Amino acid sequence: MESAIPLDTRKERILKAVVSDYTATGVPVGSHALAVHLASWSAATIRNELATLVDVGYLLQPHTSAGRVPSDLGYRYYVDFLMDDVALPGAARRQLAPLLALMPQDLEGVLETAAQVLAAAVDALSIVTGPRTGGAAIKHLDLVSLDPAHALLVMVLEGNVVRQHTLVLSRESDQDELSRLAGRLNAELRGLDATQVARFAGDDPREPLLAEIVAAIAAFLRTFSARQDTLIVHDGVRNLLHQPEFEDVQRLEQVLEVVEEDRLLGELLAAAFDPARPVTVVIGTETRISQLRSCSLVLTTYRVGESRGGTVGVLGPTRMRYEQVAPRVRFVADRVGSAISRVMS
Amino acid sequence: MESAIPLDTRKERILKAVVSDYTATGVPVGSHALAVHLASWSAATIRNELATLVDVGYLLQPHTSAGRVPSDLGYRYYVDFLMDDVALPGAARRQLAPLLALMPQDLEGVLETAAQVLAAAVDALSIVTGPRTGGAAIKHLDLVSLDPAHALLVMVLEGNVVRQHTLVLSRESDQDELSRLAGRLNAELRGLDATQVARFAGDDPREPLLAEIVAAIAAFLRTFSARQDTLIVHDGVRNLLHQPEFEDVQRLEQVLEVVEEDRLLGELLAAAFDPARPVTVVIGTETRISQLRSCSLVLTTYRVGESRGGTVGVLGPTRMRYEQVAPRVRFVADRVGSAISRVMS
DNA sequence: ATTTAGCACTCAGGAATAACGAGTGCTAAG
DNA sequence: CTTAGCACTCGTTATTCCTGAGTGCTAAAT
Repeated sequence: MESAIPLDTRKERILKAVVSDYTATGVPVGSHALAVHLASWSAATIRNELATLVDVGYLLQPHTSAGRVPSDLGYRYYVDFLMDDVALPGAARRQLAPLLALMPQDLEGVLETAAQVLAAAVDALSIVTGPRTGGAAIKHLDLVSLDPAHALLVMVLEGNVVRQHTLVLSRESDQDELSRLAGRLNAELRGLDATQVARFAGDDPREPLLAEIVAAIAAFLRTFSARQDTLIVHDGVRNLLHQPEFEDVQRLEQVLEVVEEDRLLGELLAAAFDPARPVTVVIGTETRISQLRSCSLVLTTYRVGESRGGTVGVLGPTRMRYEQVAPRVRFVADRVGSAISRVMS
Repeated sequence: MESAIPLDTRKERILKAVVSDYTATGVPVGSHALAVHLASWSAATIRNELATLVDVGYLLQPHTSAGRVPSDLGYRYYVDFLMDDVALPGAARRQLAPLLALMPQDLEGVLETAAQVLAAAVDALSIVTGPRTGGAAIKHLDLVSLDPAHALLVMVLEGNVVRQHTLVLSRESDQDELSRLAGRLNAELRGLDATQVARFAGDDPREPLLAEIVAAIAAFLRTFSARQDTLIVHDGVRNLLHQPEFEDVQRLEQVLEVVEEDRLLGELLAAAFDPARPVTVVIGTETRISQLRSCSLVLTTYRVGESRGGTVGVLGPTRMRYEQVAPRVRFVADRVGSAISRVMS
């Protein structure tokens, strides 16, 4: 991408017109259509330019007597140098904002709502990941007696995620004792994460019940934070179905192989994301995943307070309205960031 | 389904053979193939029987010179009277059990794992819902201070379902005060449901904060108990793609319109499920949803302890191996039930 | 009375062919 | 260097024809 072959102004205008026409219609665009569109040069002149654009690899010709189509490299040039980054138009903002305003109060809910709204807004598949946590910390906990031998451990974690876990008690206990223990644990464990809780464990051998509960909390936090990092939701598979590039079902199946496998998807996002740019665009084969060779990703991250949160992105065919998708992804990411900040505060 | 037209043994054997052949191959089955398969009657005899089976509506003929295909009614007859309910074969059990053995320790994780495993096992789309919460009576509650103006209300409901809700406080407060209020509310509200909590509200005008919280609890309980099972996960969209009935992308798009809309999906499951049977099979138009007219559902519920939990189901084309899908759905449902019992107790 | 062989008929699907037209590359004139 | 003109290419679509699996019906066999 660094070694992009530079183009003169006319070639740039033509390339831009090809991209814009093709993303709009999905049909290879010919010299005549461009001549009308640009209204500056004749079809013949444009044909000459098109030929050289094919030579340098920015355009492709599906077959000898067809129009031209941008190559991955062509899209790359467009995204890097030609695309006007327009701000999100007011109309779109007015459409999105209310949907994102009434976010649920829990993490999963925020991610799912965001994914839904974004998928609908860009008519493609959306992907939203949870904030990368540096280990889930305990914010508050409570113990509820179920019967003398069992207690329910309720934990409020960083992010206002509430989780419960049933404890089998090694000796009988009642609500009064549990409440007392809960009070003590609240004082001791507040703000600690899995490893810190584990270190704290087994301090006081005279209180085996307490040690037992602490151990359970530590174990729970460990598995929880492992899962939290992989929290990843997607939505809008149906939107891909009416794109002509997925008329062939095989293509879509390959894409879903990646998307429905959360692990793969997570690796992809991690590998693809370039923190240097506000919005990262990964085009076609740049994904380095053969199943996605005809897809592009538009990615960004949201921030939770000071620190980096998770990823918000869109996956669609390479023939995508990048200049429209990018600001929408940014907008949703911002709202996700502030919604999660609110939830996690 | 009650008014099913009864068939003599020969017609039954033929219908069964048609279903079995067709579900296996996906190709309309002709009299000759059946003659070889059954080896009891000639093709001509079978042709006569096929004609009457078409007349009574159990079979369809795609066009005059094609073989026969089961109609929704035909599948219904097959499922109700002809299907051998084989237990899950040992091989399949050995394949599924280990995947379901190492379940995550949280509710969402269990549902997602189950959906993944089931989708792969039946090569179709799987749907799993969270446990339906019975009475929405309060068992225990807690208040966590987020900042002076906001508090997190954590409620343990009947059935040990834990829910949280963020409160905006009309005046500033801190954790000490909130803990005191929580203690008081615990004593007062234990065992009360939405209407009882509402009746209790506004008792003490000298404690506006308390009244406010009680009102919030009442409101929450109301919407909570009204709300259907909100937690719905599905997996295996990719499995539908290689079914020939979804070669036409339009079909799939219609199905996903329903499946990706959790609300619709929840209503569908609620409406379709017949608690009288261990496994409910809903075939084609029986779903009463036009988008699913060429799909079938195989549903069952799992139990959490004593009470009914949520639904586990499979959605696939009507041409489905019902006799294989049903035991797999049951098996997964059982494991989900015990996994959730372990998580929630 | 039921079952079966035989046979003419139907009709979707595939292969072969033809016409179409959008778009090209090249050439020669402006 | 640009542009009009023109012969040519080749994918797409429509048309036709053929094939064969499968049928319904009839008449003979059981």
